Amino acid sequence: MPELPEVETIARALREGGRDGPALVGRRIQGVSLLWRRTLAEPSPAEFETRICGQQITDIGRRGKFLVFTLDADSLLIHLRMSGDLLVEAQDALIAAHHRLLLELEGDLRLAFNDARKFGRVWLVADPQRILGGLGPEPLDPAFSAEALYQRLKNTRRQLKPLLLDQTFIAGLGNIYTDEALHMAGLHPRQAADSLSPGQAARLWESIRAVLLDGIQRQGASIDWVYRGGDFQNYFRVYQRTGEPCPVCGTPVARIVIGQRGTHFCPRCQPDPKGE
DNA sequence: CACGAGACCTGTTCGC
DNA sequence: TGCGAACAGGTCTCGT
Repeated sequence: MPELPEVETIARALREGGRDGPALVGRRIQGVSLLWRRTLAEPSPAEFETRICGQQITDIGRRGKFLVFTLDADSLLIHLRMSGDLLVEAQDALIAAHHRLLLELEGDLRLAFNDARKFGRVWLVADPQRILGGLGPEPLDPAFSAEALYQRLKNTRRQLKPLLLDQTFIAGLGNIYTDEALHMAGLHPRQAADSLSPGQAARLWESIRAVLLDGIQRQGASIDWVYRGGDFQNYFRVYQRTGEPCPVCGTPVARIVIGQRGTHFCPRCQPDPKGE
């Protein structure tokens, strides 16, 4: 479900309050309820409970698509994968379908991890870098320049679409924002990374940032029954718009499959450099 | 090294 | 109406 803009929106809401609840920073974790074993990646359920109880939430942030809860002694990392969501509830609220992990907090609050497809994962670790260390650069980090992207693109011949989805290449992009960024940049999803000119790389860099900032500003995209959030889905250029006119040239949006992921693009604005 | 397929899961939508 | 297939915002592992 969530990509960088959705995770950022959730992190901000939990850190600063607003949306569906008050700020969680400063609150102590009082209790734990693990409803689906595999949701907890590490440590063991027993150690998780004894170790997290009593720790205070010092900060809440994001790295790539991971939510990062900084606690007194440890870091709680949460990856929502396809269908995960976080909800702040009263401690006596009914336990909704698909709740997988509950954290009881000071102030009669409960942080619920809801995840229909059970792909989401939670880690409690002393050193978050052990889990996050392999991630690529943050696309919105000022240190990530167009030149830096160009240099990374030159290192590989991989197709742009799967490359941008690779979290070790760049962190935070998923299927929606990758398709949107490639369309904005006028690049075919199968184009080889090392074939981009410096100008094309700069345009891709700008497009990635523009699409992500737009998504954050609209508080993410809400599709189907998952994630009740922003309204970026109303502004998709190509994603899930197969057959509808390209907003730039009117050509029907095409859908192909690359790396088992549905891929949407405009055949005219994003011509295949190799023909066909 | 780069790519495709299969797993992991549940729910919704679409075609017949 | 019913039923199976296809599809879904992610990532890991294995085989070629």
